[in-house]
Amino acid sequence: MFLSWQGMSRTINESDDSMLSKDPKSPLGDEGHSGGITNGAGVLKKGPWTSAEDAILIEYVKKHGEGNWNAVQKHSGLYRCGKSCRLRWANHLRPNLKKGAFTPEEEQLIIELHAKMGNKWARMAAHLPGRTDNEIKNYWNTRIKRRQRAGLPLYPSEVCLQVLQESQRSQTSCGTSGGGVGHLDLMQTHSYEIPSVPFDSLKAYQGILPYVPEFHDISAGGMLMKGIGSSQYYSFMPSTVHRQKRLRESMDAFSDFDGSITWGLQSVDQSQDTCDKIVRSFGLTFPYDPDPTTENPLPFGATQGGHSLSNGNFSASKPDLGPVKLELPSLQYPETDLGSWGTPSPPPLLESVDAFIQSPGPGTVQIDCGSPRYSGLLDALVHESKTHCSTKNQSSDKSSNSSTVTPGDAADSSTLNTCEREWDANGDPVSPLGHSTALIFNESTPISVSGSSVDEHPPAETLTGSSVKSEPVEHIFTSEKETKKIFNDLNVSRPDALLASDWFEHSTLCVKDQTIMTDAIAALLGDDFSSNHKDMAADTHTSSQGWGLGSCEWSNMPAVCQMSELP
DNA sequence: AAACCTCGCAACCGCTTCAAG
DNA sequence: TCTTGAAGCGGTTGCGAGGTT
Repeated sequence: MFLSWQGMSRTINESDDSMLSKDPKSPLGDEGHSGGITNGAGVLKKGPWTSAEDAILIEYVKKHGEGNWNAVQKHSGLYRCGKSCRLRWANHLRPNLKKGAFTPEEEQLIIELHAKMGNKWARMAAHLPGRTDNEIKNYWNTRIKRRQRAGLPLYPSEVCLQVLQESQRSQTSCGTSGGGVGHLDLMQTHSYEIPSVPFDSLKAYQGILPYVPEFHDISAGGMLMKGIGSSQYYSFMPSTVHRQKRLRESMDAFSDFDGSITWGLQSVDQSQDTCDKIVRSFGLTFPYDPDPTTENPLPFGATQGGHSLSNGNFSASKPDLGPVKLELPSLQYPETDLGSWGTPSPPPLLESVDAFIQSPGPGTVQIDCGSPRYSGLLDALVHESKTHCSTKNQSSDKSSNSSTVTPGDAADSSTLNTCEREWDANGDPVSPLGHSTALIFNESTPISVSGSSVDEHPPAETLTGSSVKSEPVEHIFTSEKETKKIFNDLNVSRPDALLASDWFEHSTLCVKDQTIMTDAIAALLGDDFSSNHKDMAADTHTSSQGWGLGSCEWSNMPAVCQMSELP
C-alpha cells in the first residue's frame, strides 16, 4: 500500500542517491514535477520526496535528532521546508514505522477510537504503534467513502454497543449524579483508554441497535453520531470529513450535516465561543454554505443554520427522511437511498450491522449507544464547561432553570417565531438535510413505536401541507407541557425521537437570551440539568448521562437560534 | 487499445497550540 | 503581557495505479 509515491520517488530518482550534493543547483533543488516556494536560500522543493532527499533527511536526523526542522534546510542542503521534513520523517522515515495494510485488529481499533475521539488522528495514532496519523486519516477517509457508497453505517453496531457498555460502566463507577463531568474527567485522564471489551464479543449484538441518537453528532459528538448513525446518517453527515471545499465532493453526503452547525455558530459572537468551539471540534460545518471557505456572515438561525441543526438532528430519523430526499442539496450523497430509510428492508449491504438502521432494538442500548460521552466532543465539552459546572452546581437550581423555562413563554415563542421567520425570509433553502424545523419534528415523532406521537403530533408536513417552513414553530410545539407530553408519548427506545423533543425544549430556551444559553451549556455538563431529565430517563432506562449530554448538545442550539436575532 | 473512472496514498496547506524571548 | 517562531494537527489536493467500459 503505501507505496505509490514512494515507489514513484524511487522510480523517478533512482539515480538521485548521487545527488546528495548540497549545491542549491543540484537536482535536489529542482527535480520532481512540482514547483517550489522560494525562501531566502532559494526554491524550496515540493512534491514527492526522492530517495536522495530521504537519505539526506535521515542523515540529518541521525546527527541532530528530531526537531528543529527548519534547520534541516540550512544544515543539510535539503530544499524542503521544515514542515515537509517533519512530515516526511514522521510518516515515512522514522524507525519502527509499520508499513502495509492495516490488520483487522488495527482496523477495529481505529473504528473504536474514532467513535470515541472523532478525527483526532494523532491521538488515534498513539494507540497504534507504528502507524501515523496520516495513515489512519487516509484509511478512515477511504473507509468512509466506501461505506458511504455502500450505504453502510459508519460504525458497526458493535462499536455503538461497546461505547454504550463503557459508558454504563463508567457511569456506574462515577455515579449518575454529576457522572457526566466526573466521567469526562476520567476520560481525559485516561486519554481515551480503549475499553477492554473485546470487539468480537459485541458481534452478538449486531442488529440490535436500530437507532442511535444521531443527534449527538450534531452537537458534539459528531463522530459518534456519524458512526452510529446509519447509512442515512452519514449520508447527511459527513463526517468528519470535509470541511472546506466540501462542495467539491458534493457527493460526499457527510458534509451536509456537519456544516450546518459550524456555519451558524461561527458567526456567533464571542460569548458563544464555547458552543462554537464545541461544535467545531467535531468538524461541523454548514453543508450548503455558498462559500464553504467563508464564515457565514448571516445570522445563523435566520437561515440554513437553524435548519442545519434541525437537520442534523433529524437526520437521525431515517424513517421519515424519505420525503426529504427530493429536497436534498446537491451536497448530499447521491448514492444514499434516503427514500429507503424508512423502509423495513434496506438494500442488502455488505454488513449485517446495518440492521440497526432498520428496526428499533432494545431501547436501552440505543440511547447510550449514541452517548457522546466518549466522543472527542464530549471531551471538549467537559473542558469548556467545567468551569461553569463547578459554579453552577453550587446553585443547582440555576442550571435547571434553563430547563424549566417554558417554551411557551411569550418571549420564547416570539423568539422562535423570529427564528422561524428568519428561516422563511431566507427562503428556507433546502436545508442540508432538506428539513425544516417542522419537518424535523415530523421526522422525530413518527419514530415512536409504542407511543402515539405520530397521531398526536402529525408531521409538520401534514399540518402545513407542502410548505412546512411557513408553519410557525409553536404550532408544532407550543409549550413545555406539550413537549413533555410528547416526551412521554415517545417511546424512549427511540433516542432520536427523544432527542428531537429535547431539542425543541431547549431550542426555545436558547432563543430566550444568551444567559440562558450559557446556563444551558453549563447545565448540560452539570448534575442539575441531567437530573432534570433523570426521571424520564430512568423510566426508560435511559442513562441520565445520555440526557445530560443530550442537553449539552442541544445547548448549542441557543447559539443558533440566537443568531437569528442578531442585527 | 484508449478513454474514463475510482481508489489510495503522499504531500501540502492553513490553522492552532505551545514555548521561548 | 505580547510577539514570534516552531511544532503539531486536521483537512484537502494531486497524482499514479488499477480497474472498467
